[in-house]
Amino acid sequence: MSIKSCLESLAESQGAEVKSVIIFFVFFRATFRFLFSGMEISSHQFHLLQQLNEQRRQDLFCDCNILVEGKVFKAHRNVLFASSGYFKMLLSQSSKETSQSTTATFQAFSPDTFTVILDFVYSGKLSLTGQNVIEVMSAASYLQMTDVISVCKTFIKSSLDISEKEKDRYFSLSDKDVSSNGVDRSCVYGGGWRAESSPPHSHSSPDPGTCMMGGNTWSNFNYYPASQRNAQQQLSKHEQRQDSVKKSRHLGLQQPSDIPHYKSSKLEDRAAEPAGHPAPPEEQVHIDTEVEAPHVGYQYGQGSEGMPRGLAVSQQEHESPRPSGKSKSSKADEQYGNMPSILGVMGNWAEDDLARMRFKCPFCSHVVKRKADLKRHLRCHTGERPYPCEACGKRFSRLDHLSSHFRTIHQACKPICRKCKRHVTELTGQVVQEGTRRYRLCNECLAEAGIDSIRIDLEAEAPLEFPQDGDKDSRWHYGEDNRSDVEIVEDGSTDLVIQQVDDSEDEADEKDVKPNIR
DNA sequence: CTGGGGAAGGGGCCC
DNA sequence: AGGGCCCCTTCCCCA
Repeated sequence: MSIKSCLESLAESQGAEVKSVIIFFVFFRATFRFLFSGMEISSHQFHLLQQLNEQRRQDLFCDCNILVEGKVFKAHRNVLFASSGYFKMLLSQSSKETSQSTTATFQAFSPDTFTVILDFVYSGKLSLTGQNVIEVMSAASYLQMTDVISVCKTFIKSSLDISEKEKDRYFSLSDKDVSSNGVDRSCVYGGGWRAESSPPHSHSSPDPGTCMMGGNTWSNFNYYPASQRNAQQQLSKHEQRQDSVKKSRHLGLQQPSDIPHYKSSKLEDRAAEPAGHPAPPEEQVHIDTEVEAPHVGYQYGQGSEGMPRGLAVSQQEHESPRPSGKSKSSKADEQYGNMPSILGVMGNWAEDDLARMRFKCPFCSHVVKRKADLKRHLRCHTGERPYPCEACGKRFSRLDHLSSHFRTIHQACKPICRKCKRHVTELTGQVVQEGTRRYRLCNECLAEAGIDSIRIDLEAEAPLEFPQDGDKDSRWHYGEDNRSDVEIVEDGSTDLVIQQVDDSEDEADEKDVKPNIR
């Protein structure tokens, strides 16, 4: 928040007496700038905000009480007005009605979250952690603080990026230096002060080249691991990838590490144009690298001390390539575990209003009834795909999509001949396996294709199986002892026709049985 | 160019 | 709250 915008907001929200002070200030500021030939004392803005923050701490001149889940926060209307579109709307109404102190009540977020928000308002520093980022973003969305939202989005994206990057590293490198690259994921995003005279970033008027602290820019932001790409690189890489993804769509060639970026454009697109709240370009968001003391609830696993959240998750996967339990789905849980309800309650809303309230997506205008649905919906923005198909490597955002994919592609559940589309039974048709793909062909089409000559005993070539409950992370076992609940219904050991191919050569496979496979 | 079909993906909702 | 099912839309490929 710049002094200029702050003063403008003050003038807007307060009466003539404040205006006179502002006029004096503006005059003083202009004179000062004149005397120093355009120079500006950059620390003044900082000191002014510091003073306001000090006043807040000492409960001096606080004229607004914010009640969050029973905890009372004191603040200055002027500051809130200037910082939040929500408070702007609220206070502009209440200020007309009364000059007494205003009280606002929230149940939309926790006191801890509001502390982060309020600290940002009064200091320009946003203390984000992997644990609080979603809730802070939701709160900022509710309070219409778009610059906070965009920083949160950046934080989440970088979180996912690091996670995926480290996953790549796991598959390609030894994990010996994973922890050495780690840095504390909790950090402070500063929307602070810069020496130049251009006004700092404001929620109502995003200003390119602002929101900076410590002189660190996004591009040289050393908060990332050295391998971390910046937002621009992601975008261009994503654009390059689009074609390859399209080409490989039916070939099962998508690589796990690619998938999150596949959807990232959606996030960027939407982030670039939230309705009524233009977000600043990500490359213009400058992030402070100073690291605060560890935040509550932000803990790293053993051996991953000081490691980013995503790294910590990856590290766990490293230690246990087939982790039991829910590590993959719990990754999403960790990401969204703190999802607040968006049931913002303001003042005297009626009970039936509350009943009609829904969970609103902070990225788009989509509203859902259930928190779980919002959690699921958010993955389409973040691009997170925690459910990999271990048969072909394709990743999915939802388990049911993965199941559907597996049944369709890797099991031959449909009793329909892939070639002639006729209904086939165990007697009239057979299952053909081609790489990791399975489908059915009727006996006639089999004869035409001439691939029934390659009969392989199922005892030697066990079918792909969907994992059982309780072992969700070790999906896709190739013929292990226990059959899963999802049986390949008609996979009699005598009627499975398998074309023996190397799974890694799906592309070549396409040519082999081209009439049936796209 | 167009229509059909397969696969993916998103939302609603039930269990 | 998560899993799973159903329905729908979109995208892509092919005839």
